[in-house]
Amino acid sequence: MTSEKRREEKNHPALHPSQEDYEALSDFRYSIRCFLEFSENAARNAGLTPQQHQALLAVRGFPHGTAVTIGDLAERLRIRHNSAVELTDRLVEADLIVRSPDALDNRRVLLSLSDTAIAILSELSAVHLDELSRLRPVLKGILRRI
Amino acid sequence: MTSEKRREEKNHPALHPSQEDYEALSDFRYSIRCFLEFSENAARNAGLTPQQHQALLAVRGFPHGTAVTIGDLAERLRIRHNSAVELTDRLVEADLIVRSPDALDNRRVLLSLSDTAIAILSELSAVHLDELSRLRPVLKGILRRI
DNA sequence: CCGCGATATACCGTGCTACGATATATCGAG
DNA sequence: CTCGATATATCGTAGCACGGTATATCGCGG
Repeated sequence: MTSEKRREEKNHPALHPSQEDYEALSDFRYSIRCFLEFSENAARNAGLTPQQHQALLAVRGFPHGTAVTIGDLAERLRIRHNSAVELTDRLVEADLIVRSPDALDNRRVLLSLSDTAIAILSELSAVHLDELSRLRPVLKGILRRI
Repeated sequence: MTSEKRREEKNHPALHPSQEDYEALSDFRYSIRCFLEFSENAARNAGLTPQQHQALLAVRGFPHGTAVTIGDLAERLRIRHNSAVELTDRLVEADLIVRSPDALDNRRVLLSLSDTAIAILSELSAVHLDELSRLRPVLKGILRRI
């Protein structure tokens, strides 16, 4: 029985976590860190900074046909608008992303991937899918303990 | 059928990811970011920097009775040894962690939580367990798509 | 029991990047 | 057409991890 279940059954919403709780939380973060570390290495091997990779994925991962603005990118990456602007600057500089003004709203700028970005992201995402199918059972096991 | 399964069945280890793959990968990272953002806010509300919180959890999350060294902390947080030293410096400065030399190996320094750290981490971890029981179904849904 | 490579921690200068504060442009309501 | 809201942009700052390097200690082989 997980201690989360114990708390639930005993109606103790937030008593002192048990040693197993701490270990589960710690293991959860450890798994995430390992995944992120893998991802950063993969990105750098592909010639991208980790942030650039995440931005490309965020743009590519929008529902098909949806226009992506700087604000959308910021929300998706959970960073401030100005940080997204700077990230976009670097992406344009690296010929990975194209800025195009939105004809319908001149305040906005629409982002789209360059051909090289599409190619790089394809390779990179394939590797990530492989890694995640390896990580998935681990993560599920940890989630059961929380 | 997930496209991972398709690849598996068709014996295509790493063809071009589909739109659903990109969306799943993007959603996965988004979930992680939201969790980390929640965690950072919770830590700051408790008067800790996010790194301090993670360090405390890493120490507390070691199997019970295990002595934790700077090197252990570094491995668990996936940072370099020297970064772990600096983090420990800040933790000692904030009276959250106690350094004690290892009598059996004078090269090593053993880390243990201060009483205030134990109290803060308890509160913080309870909140995290709550948040994770909310996040768990979301994460499981995303993992199914990968 | 001595020298040497390995291990563990510590120190210091650097750089990346997200941030806050602020500015500018554009939109839409009334 | 004015004003508040929204979207993007600019600039200076700071945190934190890092690489490089130094120092101390351990344990093994001779």
